[in-house]
Amino acid sequence: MSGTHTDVPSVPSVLAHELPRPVPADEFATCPVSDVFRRVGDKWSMLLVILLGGRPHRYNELHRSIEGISQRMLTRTLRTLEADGLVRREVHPTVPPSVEYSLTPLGGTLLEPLSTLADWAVRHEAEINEARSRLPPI
Amino acid sequence: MSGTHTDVPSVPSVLAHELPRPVPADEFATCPVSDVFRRVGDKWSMLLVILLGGRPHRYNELHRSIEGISQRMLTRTLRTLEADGLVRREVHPTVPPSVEYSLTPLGGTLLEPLSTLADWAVRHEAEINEARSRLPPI
DNA sequence: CCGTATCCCCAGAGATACTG
DNA sequence: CAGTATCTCTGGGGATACGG
Repeated sequence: MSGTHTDVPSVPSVLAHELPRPVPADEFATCPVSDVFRRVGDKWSMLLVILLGGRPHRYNELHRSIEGISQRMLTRTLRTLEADGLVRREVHPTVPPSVEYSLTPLGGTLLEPLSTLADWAVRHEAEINEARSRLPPI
Repeated sequence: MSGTHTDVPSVPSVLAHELPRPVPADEFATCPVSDVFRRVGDKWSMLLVILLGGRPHRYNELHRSIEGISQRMLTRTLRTLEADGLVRREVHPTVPPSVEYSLTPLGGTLLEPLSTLADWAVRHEAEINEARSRLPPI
């Protein structure tokens, strides 16, 4: 394996496990886990992955599908996903030009862990909202 | 069910599914899924959940365990997690005072989807780095 | 149709100092 | 020990206009 990373063991082991040393901020910054976590948290990336998981889309199709995204952020996010090998960009030299975006096989494998997390969110939405209503706002 | 949310269907259905209408930005903002996704992406929350998933910790213990976190962000993050019902804060009125933080049962259920995602990150780290090295930097 | 190029704003996050 | 209180800065992200 290459770099060190913050240990996120599978559930049984996480309960029996203790991190031995302080988690260094620098390692965490380049840790593949926190790297992916940050991407999951950014505003548009996972929404695009989900949309493209349904079927390939053209640029303006994505722009219309996601209300509120700017062209700047749509392009930037797609390029980042492409650079990470999650999204494929195909230019068809027609007139007018058409560009199709789709998930790569790697991108496709992300759908499953993503829906696991999304399932959790939906299943526990009520509990979270209840907790929020109990404690006074921060 | 309460609010609408961006559909993140389980894997088989995501491939057969198409979002019918533009995803409204406002709905997405209050969507439980994107809500959790944002928390996953924030800098310290999930690291704290993972640490507390191992065992309960006291405040300064967490502060020492996570190199680079400021007192301000440690407190703020813990309070947010507490407000969401993921973390429990117990004050023991000793001298000097001691405060223990632990995962709630709800917080514990988050460990599994979290490690699913972390597993994905570790497993595909090499592919991502390879993709990044192929494409010229953005 | 598919983007770049600029400018601008503000919330997330760090540094530092102080307190019950 | 376990926090507040300020100040500050950075970069994520929006608006707008223009270009191949």
